[in-house]
Amino acid sequence: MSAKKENRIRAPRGTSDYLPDRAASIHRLDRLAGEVFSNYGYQRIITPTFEDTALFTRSIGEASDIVRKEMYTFEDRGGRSLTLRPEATAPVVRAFIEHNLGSQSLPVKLYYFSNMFRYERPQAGRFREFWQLGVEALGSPEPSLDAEVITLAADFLRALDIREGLMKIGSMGDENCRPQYTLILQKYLEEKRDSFCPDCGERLKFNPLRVFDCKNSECQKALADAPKMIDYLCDECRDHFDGVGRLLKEVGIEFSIDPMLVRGFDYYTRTTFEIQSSQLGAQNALGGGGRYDRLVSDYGGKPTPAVGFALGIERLLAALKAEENVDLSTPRKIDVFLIVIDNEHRDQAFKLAIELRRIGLSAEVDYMNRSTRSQMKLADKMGAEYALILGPDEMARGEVVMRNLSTGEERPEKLSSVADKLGKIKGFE
RNA sequence: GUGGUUGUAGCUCAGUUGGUUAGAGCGCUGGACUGUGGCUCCGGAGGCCGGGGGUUCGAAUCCCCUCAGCCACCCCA
Repeated sequence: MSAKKENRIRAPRGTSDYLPDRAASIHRLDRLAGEVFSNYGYQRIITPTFEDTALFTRSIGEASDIVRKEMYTFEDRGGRSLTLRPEATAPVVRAFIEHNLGSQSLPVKLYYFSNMFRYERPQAGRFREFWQLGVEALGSPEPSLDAEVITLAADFLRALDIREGLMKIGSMGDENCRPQYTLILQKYLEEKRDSFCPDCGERLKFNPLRVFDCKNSECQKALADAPKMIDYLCDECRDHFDGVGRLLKEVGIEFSIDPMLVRGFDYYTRTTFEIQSSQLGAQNALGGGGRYDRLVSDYGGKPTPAVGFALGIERLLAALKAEENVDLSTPRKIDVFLIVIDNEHRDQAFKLAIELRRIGLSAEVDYMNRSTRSQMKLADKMGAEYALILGPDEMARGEVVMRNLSTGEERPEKLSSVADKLGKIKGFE
């Protein structure tokens, strides 16, 4: 019967089955997000699971690891190169342009809750298929929009009762100040090259900002005196950055300015932020995001400044579990369990169960020909509030026994009206 | 892609220096209680010891390969 283990097909590496408990937790996160986000005026958007490969190669950056080696890219039967989405900002921007959403009143505020795919070596908090919850607000360059998005992220964590999240904020500058700064940084790094690890030697050639991300303690030491983007912002970027910080203070968001904060995607401009948790392990970012004022126009849309973020669902769940503040699990509870004593009443039990379900009650029956005793045990295990016992004597009189399983009280009820009666007790009609 | 570490029942894990029919707890299931749950007690099912190859009279145990989990690098949510 059971297939030999060697032939058994398993879930692909880095993916997992989310069994009922975990699936329910994810569903609850999804619903809670819907509530919090809609208070902030964000509407849900669902984009395709796969996109034209070029969409990602252009936005994320040709040099990034995601594009170079982590994309699930395939050719379909029509010869198109497609890629399972590794992130959602590019698809949302694509949809924004494709459907001309910029013609609506701005900003357009969208959120998503969807699965992403990256071909990476699995690790704590890192999987090949994973879920992200995120928002994109398109159409305004105002610092208040940055502050809103950051506050939304913080408020959502607060709603979850995640307390260990540290909000870090930085700025990448814009096309006026970043290129100059990059040269200055590069020069500094070249001069101190000997103080850095070989990896950083590579980084400083094509992506010098990445050096700030290095975990090598020698590198970190050498970086202490390095020039920081924050100190080289042009006046406009400086004002913008200060504005974001000021607004966050106004609404009581705790944050720290991190001059070393670097984010992975090429498209970021000005504000970047990341929420880190001490509960997580090496992959410690619960989420992150930033402003991307150039992305829409880079794709051929009307110049549209925008800002967004994404949270990692599996990481939120891991943090919740580690903090033990909130229990997302929902123990199974049903309203009624129908107990059949004589097999000839099975059909009536089936009909009654359907009737109860149709008026809004959760009802269960035994499908395994269990003894009365075992059915009672099952009813108890399922957390049933009532048991309806279809005994032959009562059935002969057109009655069933209704037993309250928490008090043990029981009394006969008319078979024809017991569903209505239970419906009323439970507040249905 | 690189490195470390671990694979024994659905789950968590024991398994002595290689030695007969591979164990426990939980879970599942049946019964003690012939029509009534939670507690307790007794029974049962469920494993080619991740897979393949090798050493040996004999391998869950030793060796090699491979796959997978976990952790870290890299990178990122």
